[in-house]
Amino acid sequence: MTSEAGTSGEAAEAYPRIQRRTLHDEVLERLRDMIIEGRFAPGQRINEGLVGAQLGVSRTPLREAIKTLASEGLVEIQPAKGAIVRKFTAQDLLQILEVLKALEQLGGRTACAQASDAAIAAIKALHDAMMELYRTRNRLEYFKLNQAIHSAVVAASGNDVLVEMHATLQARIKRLRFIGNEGPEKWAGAVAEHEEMIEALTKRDGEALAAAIGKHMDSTLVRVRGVL
Amino acid sequence: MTSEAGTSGEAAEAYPRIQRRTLHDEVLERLRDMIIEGRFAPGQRINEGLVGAQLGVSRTPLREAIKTLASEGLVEIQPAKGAIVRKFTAQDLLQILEVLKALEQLGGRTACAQASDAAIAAIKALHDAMMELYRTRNRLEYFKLNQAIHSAVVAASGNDVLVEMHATLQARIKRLRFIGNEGPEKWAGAVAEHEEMIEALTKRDGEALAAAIGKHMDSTLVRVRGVL
DNA sequence: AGCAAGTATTCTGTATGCAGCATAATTTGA
DNA sequence: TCAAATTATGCTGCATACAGAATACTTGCT
Repeated sequence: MTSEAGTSGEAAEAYPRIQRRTLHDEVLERLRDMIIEGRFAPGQRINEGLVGAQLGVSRTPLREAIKTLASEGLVEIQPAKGAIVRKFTAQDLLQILEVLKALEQLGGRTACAQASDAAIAAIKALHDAMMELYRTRNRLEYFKLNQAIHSAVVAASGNDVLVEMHATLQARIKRLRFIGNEGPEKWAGAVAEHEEMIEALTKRDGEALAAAIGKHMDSTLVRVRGVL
Repeated sequence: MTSEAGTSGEAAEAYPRIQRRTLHDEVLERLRDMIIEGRFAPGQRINEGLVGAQLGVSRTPLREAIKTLASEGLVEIQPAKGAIVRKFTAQDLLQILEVLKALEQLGGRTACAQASDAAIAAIKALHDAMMELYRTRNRLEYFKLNQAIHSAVVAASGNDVLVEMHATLQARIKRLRFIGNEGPEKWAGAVAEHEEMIEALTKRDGEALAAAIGKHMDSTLVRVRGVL
């Protein structure tokens, strides 16, 4: 119908921004961030009354948000006992990274084939900025940009479903990954793998990118495994 | 009362599975089935009061279930307007099948490498039963078993996260797939592809299975595309 | 003192009530 | 007759209230 297909995935910006955010949405985002940031310890129970008062909302939207978090796999609901922040075992981590690897490889291959030059250049820019943060040892910002790059590669595929699945899984282990890159040699290793990924992407070599992503995810598993 | 302090840390596995189901869960399942079966037409609005009365539950658990369905991608929530059953465009379908392909390929590869002989034999049994249903042209039962086989292959990988993601995506297009196999030649094609998959699986040839799954999913796209 | 049983409290699960927004219907003006 | 504005209705979003279950605590008994 409309020919808005300049860069794939830009359709959302064309729409008049929906400003009506429901409380449920607001709470959901806040809670998710709090869990990822570790303000709720894994295994900890979420007291509806308490958290609701803390956020200044009633229990209703809070409960709805918790149900959504459960469906995302960040919390676990035990009937008549409440919700607890999900604890991840080493096996969970392995399984998540396995799927994440497959998703990112698909994203990478598709991005090499279909992404615009501008999109790839933007990712390269992110990478360069990240390398600068690595030189200055700004670990938190580095990590954020790192995540952003992974997401950007997947987003460059133009596959919204893929983006959604990837985001869901990434959220589950975001915290672990952050902790996992502690130690200079681990960090250096991760950086080297990223270099390889970006090189493959700029060459639009899908197979090479998939291979690099695979290596990176396998290494991530090794790096992160210790924190469990 | 219980002596759970024996093995510290492993307590989670020792718990007997609590089967108590909340109303929210019950409603969620019913609603999901209703949408997949097409009892709610795509684009149709879900009237909380009406559906609640229909199911015999109050609006509260119903609302929570709807939020979960939204997070699964089966419905869309428009603030202050309610929830509508999601409509899938041809592009959505393409994207979903793309991801589904990657997931099933991963599942297939892993299953070839790790599944027990018994698990593979069980899948083969499912396949044989399905072939019998094909001969007798029992389309509905054939379809159910077809879905079950796909799920079983993924499940045989032993990766729970993969199973979960796969189930979520499969639910979104289950209905389309059912309609898509109409017409004898399409059906025959799908059957042939399944034969190929099972053969690769019994040989534990991961690459062959992945290739067969890829072909099957690509064909599925072609078969289903017409119904949109 | 230690254990068990009963009680009390706290929290979840569900229902109901109220306010605001969106849409539909109706009326009035040109 | 048609269009625009205003009213009216119905539904969603949120909060509060109530019932049942689970846990913590207290008290009595061995």
